[in-house]
Amino acid sequence: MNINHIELRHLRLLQAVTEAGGLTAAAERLHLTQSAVSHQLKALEDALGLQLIERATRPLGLTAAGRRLLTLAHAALPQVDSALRDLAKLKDGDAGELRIAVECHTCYDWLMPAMDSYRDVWPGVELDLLGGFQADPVGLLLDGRADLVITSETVPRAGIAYAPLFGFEMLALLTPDHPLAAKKWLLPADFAGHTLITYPVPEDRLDLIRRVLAPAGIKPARREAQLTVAILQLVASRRGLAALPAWAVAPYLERGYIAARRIGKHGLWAELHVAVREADAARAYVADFIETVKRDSFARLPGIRPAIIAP
Amino acid sequence: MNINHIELRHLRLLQAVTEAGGLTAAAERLHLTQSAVSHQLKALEDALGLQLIERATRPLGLTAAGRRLLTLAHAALPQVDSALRDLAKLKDGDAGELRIAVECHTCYDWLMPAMDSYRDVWPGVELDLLGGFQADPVGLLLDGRADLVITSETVPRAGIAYAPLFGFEMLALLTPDHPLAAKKWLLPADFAGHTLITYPVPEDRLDLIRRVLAPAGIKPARREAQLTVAILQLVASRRGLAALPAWAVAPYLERGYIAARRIGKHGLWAELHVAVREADAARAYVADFIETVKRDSFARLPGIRPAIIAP
DNA sequence: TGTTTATATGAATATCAATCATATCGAGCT
DNA sequence: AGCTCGATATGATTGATATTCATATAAACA
Repeated sequence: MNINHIELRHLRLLQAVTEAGGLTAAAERLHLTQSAVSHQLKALEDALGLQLIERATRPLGLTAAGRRLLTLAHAALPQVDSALRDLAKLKDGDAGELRIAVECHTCYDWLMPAMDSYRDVWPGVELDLLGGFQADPVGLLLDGRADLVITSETVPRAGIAYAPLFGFEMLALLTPDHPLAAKKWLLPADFAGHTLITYPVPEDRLDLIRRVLAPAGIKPARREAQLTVAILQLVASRRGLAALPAWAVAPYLERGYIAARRIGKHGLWAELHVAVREADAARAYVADFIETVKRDSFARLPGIRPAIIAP
Repeated sequence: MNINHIELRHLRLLQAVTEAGGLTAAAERLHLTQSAVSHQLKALEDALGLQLIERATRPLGLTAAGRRLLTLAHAALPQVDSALRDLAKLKDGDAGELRIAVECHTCYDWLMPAMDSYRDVWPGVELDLLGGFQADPVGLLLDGRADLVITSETVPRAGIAYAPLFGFEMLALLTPDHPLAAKKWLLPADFAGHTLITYPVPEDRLDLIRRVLAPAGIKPARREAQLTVAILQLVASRRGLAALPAWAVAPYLERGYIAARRIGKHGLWAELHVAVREADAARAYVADFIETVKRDSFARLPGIRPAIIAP
């Protein structure tokens, strides 16, 4: 490869590697194998005749050359994205309506800021957030009461297209002085005899119960709370255990009056997807909403990873 | 091809086509066949779902989409070229980056002029001064946030190389009519009962305290000031004593409203060293920076001597 | 010192870009 | 109209190279 054959792909690669903090993590983000990333990075370094990243240090650092190229990436890639958005607007028009239904309570945390940055770019699109609990949110798409649903399910349905957002870890919450806090991770049996504090949704919508406790035959008592802070409050005052997404609890962990533990050795991971009508999937303002949410989430939320399950 | 697979190649193509005024001419410029240009343009248009050039007209014109993409090309390609030029310089070794962290406040006095003369010789090297107090400046080297540190310590660390700059004398400052001014040199006990005016750094970074007062069990009250002139001001108005490098006070001694005395019979001597990553030590522009600073200092600073302690 | 996790690498494969050969198109001409 | 010429388009093939797979190697952890 020649120095003049630098491509946007290489800039995207370098950006992903530095943002993800490693080749393997970057590979996931780019939907490539680790090998591809390694090869491509090496090809780039060979072409330039310069090292771009310090292999020895951890967390992996950039060389002067790497920093220069990253500066270019930061300058050029947003320009490209902006141009592509303009082209998309030329193609499909720049106005529309997005009525959004959200299945998970904690999603509002990141959805609101994502919507804000989306509004900056697509001022002509009317955003509406549907409130209240929905038994069958994807059904709302089919009978035209919503245009976009954020859900953890991906059951195939005629006329519905799914796009993956990200995977996240559910953490068990307890007080720092709780007997279970001594363990590095919790097992299903650990939940027996404790009250489980949850949002007011049916059991089959709670990953902890559906995927961990129910299979182990454990049915803890439940207590419901509407708001995230209320759940945290109840846990802190020792009324029981809870399980929330890692990103939602991160800000509270620092204070130290609450602690989080993995659920199972490798953690309990869940995923979020976007569902839209197939007819809408190709619309520029819809596709870009999904992109915006994804980009925003990866930049903002700690401890998330690309979704694994194919949509 | 997907819309996200836009590459610089496509921007270069569009630019060539518009500048050359046709596909055939553009092909020549790009050292491609006319067929390749046609294929690539079509692939690009298909990916975007938009026409980019008006085929019918002659001389061939751009569509709105084409103009938007050409705008992007005009913005992005020069940035890329500029980055590539910088990288080429980095490669040849006549360019680089020196992010400099300085441990001692007074060092700025001589560092600035030294940097000025260095810049004349190495215009391709980007000089950056890291601001703020650093708890572990040499650590900045290891995690890649600095490239060169000016420090008084030389604790050996893996991957770090030290080079001596010079030794200098710390002088105690007082008013000419101060009772202690009668002495030729001051002893630790002389500081008892006086306020010590210092830069805002921890005690163990102050040679006077660490090497003279603390061993003698003397803990004077401290008062902090940010700037050298502020310290002198406070001394002159009899708020306490201070200790500064000889070179830093020399210009003020002449005025006569402040006096300086040795600390101990033979004076309190300290040394300054440069720390760099071993990997960087051999680079010409790094080695020459150290040489320049040294030469400049010996030429400019009164009362300094070569460093004695082996690095 | 084993065990896990991250990165590197050679060979095989898959993907995509460039070429060759040829078709199509449009403008100017008689 | 029919013809010609220069430019662009297109299908099939070749060539290049990005990606993967299967490992090896290296670093971190306990």
